[in-house]
Amino acid sequence: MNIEDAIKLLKEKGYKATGKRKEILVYFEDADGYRSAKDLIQHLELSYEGISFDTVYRNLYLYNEVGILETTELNGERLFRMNCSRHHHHHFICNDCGKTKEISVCPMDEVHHALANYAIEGHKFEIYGRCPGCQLA
Amino acid sequence: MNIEDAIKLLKEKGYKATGKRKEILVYFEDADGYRSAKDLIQHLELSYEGISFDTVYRNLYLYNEVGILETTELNGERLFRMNCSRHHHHHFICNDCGKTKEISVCPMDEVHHALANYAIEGHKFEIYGRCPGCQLA
DNA sequence: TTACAAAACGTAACGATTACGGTATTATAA
DNA sequence: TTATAATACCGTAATCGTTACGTTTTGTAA
Repeated sequence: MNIEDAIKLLKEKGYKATGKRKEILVYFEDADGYRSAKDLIQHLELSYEGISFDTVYRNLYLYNEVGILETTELNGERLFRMNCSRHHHHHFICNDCGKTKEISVCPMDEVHHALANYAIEGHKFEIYGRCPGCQLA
Repeated sequence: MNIEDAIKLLKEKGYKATGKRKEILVYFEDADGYRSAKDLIQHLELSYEGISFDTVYRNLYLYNEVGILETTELNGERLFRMNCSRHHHHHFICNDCGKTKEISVCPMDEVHHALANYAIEGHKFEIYGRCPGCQLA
């Protein structure tokens, strides 16, 4: 998902593309990994002093709803990143910088037969550690 | 992990086996799945009216430290269950009742070569849905 | 049984998130 | 371009789960 597509998607669904909303897209495009609501607020404060929690959380939730962002939960915090869902995949997540790397392996194929009478509604597979860049520091 | 082993483990490590601590073990033995701190507090209130958050959270944390309980995070809440770590495994978790089923599949073998220069510190693989019992209701 | 370290109490503080009523901004079409 | 209605935003308070604190109580081993 790039910024242009995201804005197009917003307008298609009848949402307005405001300055703040565009800035949020720029932030996540540059981030290239998971970021928290707090991270985003700190960034937006630079351009929009006194920005409201309501605005930030509402837009994060909206972006997740329409598929612009994807989300995970880590250490009691919800994290967000640009959605890159052309195909199903999972992520390595760097514990230091939040950057992610796509993993194409998905174990669900092997799992289905082990859960014959179970209704599967979702799954989560994530790998945590340090990316090459953060190991140098 | 059963109650006897847990109490033995506690004493080995120099911790006291108090009435509340034993009751917590009984609760998780019966639960047979993930439970939240709030669930546990509600249960303990029956026998110990006015029990402190501090007591509950401290003991959950302690039990996790010494390996009596294992833990995961779901919908902004930390969940706990009896540790059954004879061998490495993952879980199906029922969205209704919290009960778990062991899954022996672990995708990490296939992942290592895809993350050659990454320092892997942990991973999470969970499947969510409804167990056979909860599909009937 | 006594001493003392550990555990628990009661409660306040915390961080992340959600909620609200009022105001401002935006997209669209006349 | 302006009017209008829908949407977005503000400022702030409330909520939820969790953590922290000083004091009191309890379990255990000498």
